[in-house]
Amino acid sequence: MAVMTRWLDPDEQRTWRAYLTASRVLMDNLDRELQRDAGMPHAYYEILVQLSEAPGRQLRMSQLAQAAGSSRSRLSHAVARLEAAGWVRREDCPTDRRGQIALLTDEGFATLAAAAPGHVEGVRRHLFDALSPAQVDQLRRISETLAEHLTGS
Amino acid sequence: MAVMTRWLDPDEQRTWRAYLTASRVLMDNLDRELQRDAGMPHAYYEILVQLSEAPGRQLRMSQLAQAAGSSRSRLSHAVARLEAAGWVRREDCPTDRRGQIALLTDEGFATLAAAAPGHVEGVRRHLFDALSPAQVDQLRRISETLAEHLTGS
DNA sequence: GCGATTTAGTTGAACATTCAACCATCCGGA
DNA sequence: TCCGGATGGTTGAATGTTCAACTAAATCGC
Repeated sequence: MAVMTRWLDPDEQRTWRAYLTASRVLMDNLDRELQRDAGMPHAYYEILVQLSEAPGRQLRMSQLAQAAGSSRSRLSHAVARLEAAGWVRREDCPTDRRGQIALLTDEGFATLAAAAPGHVEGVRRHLFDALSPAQVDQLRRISETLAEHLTGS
Repeated sequence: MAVMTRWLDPDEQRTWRAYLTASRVLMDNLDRELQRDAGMPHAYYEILVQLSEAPGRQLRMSQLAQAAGSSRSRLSHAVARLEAAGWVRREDCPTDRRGQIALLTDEGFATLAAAAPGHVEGVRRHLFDALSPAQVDQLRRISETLAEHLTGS
């Protein structure tokens, strides 16, 4: 017997469309600003942030991929570029000869420190300034629920 | 005088991180499923959807770009591919000789009709199934507020 | 009418991402 | 100890996206 599609009801439709538009434009704006001000896309910024917060400003490639929400392949390519830019360096892992350690250089840290204020300002301006405190709270709960739902399954 | 950065407070930090994770994983999942089941990325699916809902299943390139939330350049490249796949056709605009009209072919419509149930099922499974009705309502309001804020400025 | 500006759309190059294939090393068990 | 699978990571090719430059046609101002 054919399984019937559970189509979206009008409310869900509206929600999904609005969500698509909002998230697309939000990320487009942040990406464009970051590219203009710091010379890197948001995904690369995320990599530098994760490294900067790790102990010793270094992480195994796999852990970094996990932390930055990137595939291993994508991270390999990205780190190759970041290394060429002088912002990241790679070292062999002493305990696992397959492993590579990515580590944030001083230059990379300085670049990140220079880019952060503008980026945070952008996040505030584009996102938080538009929402009430209650809405920020709702968005947090929704996002946490969703993140759990999506990564837990 | 130097302008102080308005850093994010801990609640905002948490919200922003959770949002980034949730929206990234959500879109990654939908994109992967659509690529696997329909042979196209989500952005291309959006283009076909917009065309399918337009009167006569056709739109001027600019209007289509606007509707699908795409840059004009991106749309040009995308439509070139969709045309090669036989899903879209281009025609000259009769009232403006600079203009081009993109129109959904029957084959394109059939492909979309075949892909839609699976995709909607994915949206439901990944997004709506995890949220309470109240949360769906909150997400709608937040997204609409945000979309207005971002496109209005 | 006519030059200046704006609008519509395309193009190619540089860059980013995905996918599958691949090599090397590690680990578990007979 | 050695075999088979799992893990860590990279690579190249195909595909998408961005950016700036470009052509052509419409529109504005006079």
